Amino acid sequence: MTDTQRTKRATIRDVARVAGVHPSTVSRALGRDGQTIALVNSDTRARILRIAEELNFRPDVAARTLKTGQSHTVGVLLPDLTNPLFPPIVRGLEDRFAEDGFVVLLGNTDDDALRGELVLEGLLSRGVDALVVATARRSGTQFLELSRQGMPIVLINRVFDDQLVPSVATDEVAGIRMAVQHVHALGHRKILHLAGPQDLSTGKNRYRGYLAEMSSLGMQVDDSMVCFANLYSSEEGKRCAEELLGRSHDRPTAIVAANDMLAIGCYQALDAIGLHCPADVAIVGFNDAPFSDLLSPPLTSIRFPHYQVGFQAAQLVLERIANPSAPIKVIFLPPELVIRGSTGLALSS
Amino acid sequence: MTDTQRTKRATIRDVARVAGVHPSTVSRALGRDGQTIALVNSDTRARILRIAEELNFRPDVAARTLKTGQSHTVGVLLPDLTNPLFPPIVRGLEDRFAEDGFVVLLGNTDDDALRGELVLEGLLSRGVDALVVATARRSGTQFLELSRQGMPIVLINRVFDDQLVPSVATDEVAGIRMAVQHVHALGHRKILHLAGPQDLSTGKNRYRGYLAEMSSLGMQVDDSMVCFANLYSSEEGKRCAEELLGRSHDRPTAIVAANDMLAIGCYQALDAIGLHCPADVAIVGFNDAPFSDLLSPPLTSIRFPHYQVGFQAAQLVLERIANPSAPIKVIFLPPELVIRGSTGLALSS
DNA sequence: CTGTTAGCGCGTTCAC
DNA sequence: GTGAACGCGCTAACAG
Repeated sequence: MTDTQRTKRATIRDVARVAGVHPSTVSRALGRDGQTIALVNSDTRARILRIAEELNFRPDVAARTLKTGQSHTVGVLLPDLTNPLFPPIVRGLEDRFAEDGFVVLLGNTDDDALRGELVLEGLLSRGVDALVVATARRSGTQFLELSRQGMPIVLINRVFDDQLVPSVATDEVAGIRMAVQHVHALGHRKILHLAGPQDLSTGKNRYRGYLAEMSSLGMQVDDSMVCFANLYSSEEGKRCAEELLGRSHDRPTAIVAANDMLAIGCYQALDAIGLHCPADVAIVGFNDAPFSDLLSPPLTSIRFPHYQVGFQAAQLVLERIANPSAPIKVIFLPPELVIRGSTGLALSS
Repeated sequence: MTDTQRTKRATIRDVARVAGVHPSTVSRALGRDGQTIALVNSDTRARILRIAEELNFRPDVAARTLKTGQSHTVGVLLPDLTNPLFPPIVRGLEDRFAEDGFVVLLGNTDDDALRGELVLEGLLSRGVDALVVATARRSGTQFLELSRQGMPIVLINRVFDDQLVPSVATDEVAGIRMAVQHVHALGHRKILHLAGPQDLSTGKNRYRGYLAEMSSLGMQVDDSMVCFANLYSSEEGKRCAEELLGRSHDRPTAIVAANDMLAIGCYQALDAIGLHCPADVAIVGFNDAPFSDLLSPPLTSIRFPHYQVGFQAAQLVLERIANPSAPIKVIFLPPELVIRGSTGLALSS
């Protein structure tokens, strides 16, 4: 008994004793408010609520979970919270979930299979009521299995090839098309693409979007007009931009990068050979990172409603918890073109 | 009974039945591994572990929590996950906690009293074993009360004035002193401070650090050498920098800003009047935001080990859970000076 | 070393 | 409308 006495919170029984009623009456009085009109006399109900308040009573979620099988907790799997993409998404998730009294359990997987497995175990044994999955590289078979067993799962920014799963994603293709369209409207005709890693879905989608929009605009694309970065880094961006700029004799007038970091690499490459943006080459980034408007020139970029992605994903989760057999929804959120100095000039030619 | 059947996980009793032993034996076999040498026969233990594995058994944390009073869950209160300061801290917390099988429950308060209260309630009713508090503006009396009731609490980047509480903070004063010392060593003698909001502890501490280091270096400071921003924004930075640059007839050679955003404002102010950094004025930022090395010139700044702050805070929490009466620790983590182009030149004079 | 018993706090029967 | 009893899954106490 040397155990340190933790805060003794009032239990449902303490309330019952003070109110002079049976514990189960208290339980009913506190049960989901708008439920049925009167499971309990409204006078005694009022008294119970008052006493509960006075005693600072809080239902024990663990006990409730054990009894009902609902933890009011949702697991969120993501590669790395430190990736600036995720904090707004998580905020959106939390805000929506909070409205319904749900809470988020975060798991960082680092895109590591072993760690992912461990984290998933941890979430599962905590009895999460649903899963939000934003990890990119995993095969997903385990999630399909869980889903089949009745666990509501919502995907973020990914889809399974072989099965329809509820998901919320940004419309990357639409985004890159807006970018290409934008510079095209400014008069640019030699529009190159600094593509991202093709083993990432983002890199692949944005590349496809570039091809699609160029084709829609009736413009030819050949291999010399695209360079593939192996990473989303400014160094890789610089390397690729230098390659693009050095390849052909007629210089590009615009480069659409698959990512803001790559766009920064373009800035550096232009700098290195004495060219200027936007006077010589217009640059468009992708993601609208927080620093995009701080660059010189400020970077035109494609902004995604990340907070909304989280919010909508939470919405989907709640819907599926409420009605597991509801039709599966796949939501694509449209991006927004943010025009800044890096595409500041209309071409005179 | 139309209720959707959730994944029926194997219970400790299922394992017991298959293994032909009593449930409590299974419980013991699965109990903290390195505990005592042999609470259970190692053969049967091995068999139980094997069967548990086969049955895909996961302990039900809710049940364990109900029984033991320990949820293996820690609540983390912060103003806004979207503030880039926090993701690395949260990562640090999660990584350390994960080592001991603890999990983090996040609560965003938005520095709003009401919301903070609600979030705290939510965490408490989920039976968090401890609290990590990184909210800035709240009075803290409720936390002191909780602490008095035996709830382990660790503060991040703040201290209570009136009572000693375990905490982990960055040494802001040391940081700003390094900044001042750095430009002083480069030969600068007219060193100004673009201070942050003085109603924030960060702004106050950094201002104090500036004064302290200037004094240590034997340099006079008068009011014209400091301008106080009302916000940490580049606009405010620009406004203050313009004021500083316009005030006296002998121009400053260096400005130490209380924050990277303010430093960016300095860039813009210099730009506007045709001066150059670092040739005309050296600039030092504070925080080493992710974009600092992307600016032109790249910004010299003070980097804080945010991840370590989280990691150490988790460490402190675990220590206090293990031994609540252990002496209170207050940890200050030292910053690091990151030298870049914005202070690239030694002064010739 | 292992089986037995009891109960953590709550919600849900089923009687009255 | 309310009281009584039971059990969710697990672990701590006590036997044997």
